[in-house]
Amino acid sequence: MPGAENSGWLERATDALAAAGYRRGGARRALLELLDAQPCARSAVEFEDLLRARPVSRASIYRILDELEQLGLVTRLEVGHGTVRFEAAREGSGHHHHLICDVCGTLTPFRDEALERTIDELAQRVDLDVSEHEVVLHGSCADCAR
Amino acid sequence: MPGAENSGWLERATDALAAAGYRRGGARRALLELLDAQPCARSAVEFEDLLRARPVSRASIYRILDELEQLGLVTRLEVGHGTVRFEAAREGSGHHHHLICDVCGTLTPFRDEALERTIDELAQRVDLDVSEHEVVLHGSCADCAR
DNA sequence: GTACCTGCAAATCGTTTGCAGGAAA
DNA sequence: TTTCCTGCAAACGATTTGCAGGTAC
Repeated sequence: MPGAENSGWLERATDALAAAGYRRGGARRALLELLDAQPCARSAVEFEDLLRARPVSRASIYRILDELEQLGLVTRLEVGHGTVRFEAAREGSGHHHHLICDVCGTLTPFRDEALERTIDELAQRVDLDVSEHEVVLHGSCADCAR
Repeated sequence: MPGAENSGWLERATDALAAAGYRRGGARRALLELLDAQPCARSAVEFEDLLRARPVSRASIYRILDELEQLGLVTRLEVGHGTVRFEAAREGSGHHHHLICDVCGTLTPFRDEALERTIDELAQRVDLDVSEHEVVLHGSCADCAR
């Protein structure tokens, strides 16, 4: 899923943070850029690892991810066993859901228009003011065929 | 969602455990019955609490839930922050998904035929041998209206 | 009697928090 | 200079594991 979906998330996030009164800091900027470059959700530990070039302490990673989540800029995905993953909350064509192989743990993003339509309709019928939704399909991937 | 969906989960689980060679133990039976009686997912701590009448150590609760998950008898739901919840994996009319209020944390089950149909179709198009799926709608409930 | 099932307590591990120095405004 | 941002290390809390005694078969 390359290309167009990178339509300005980094910029939107930067603006939103500025508007919310946050200052610019090296750690935050590094993490924002890394988030923007990811194709799918990653754990805090993975982020720390990917940030070797410009080390950022894990505490900061968690703090920053938390701020971003509060502002609706990142989505929290709890799927693995025990670890939480985060990803940039993109709109339109960047919006996706996940396939997870319960054998090897690989996480793969996918999009489906019919699914989105069904969920949007459902969201209106339901007794909750829906702000977000999440779909995960579990199973075994081609490599781990049963 | 009362009634018919309790169609034999307890029995099915008991049989599957026997077939898998597990012996009967007091802790396991107590937890199985409790699982069968729950309308929705609960955490290990909640189970421990609900089992006051016939105390079961938390370690056993985790171990038993793990066995049951391996056998596909319980479903793991990671939604709260940090805690995992489990529920009996029921079939047919017992199958459901969840609404979660991000303000108060209340978890509510719901069913939707159109959603199931859409997901079943989707599951066939996707590059994964799908065994299970999970949908969560986030938002704020009536009591916590924005 | 043997192998499994449990409880207890200790060990893990992801995540959070307190605090002090450094940087942005 | 004031307030926010970070890193470090300690604290937390959910889950897991080792071990010893009890129990199903």
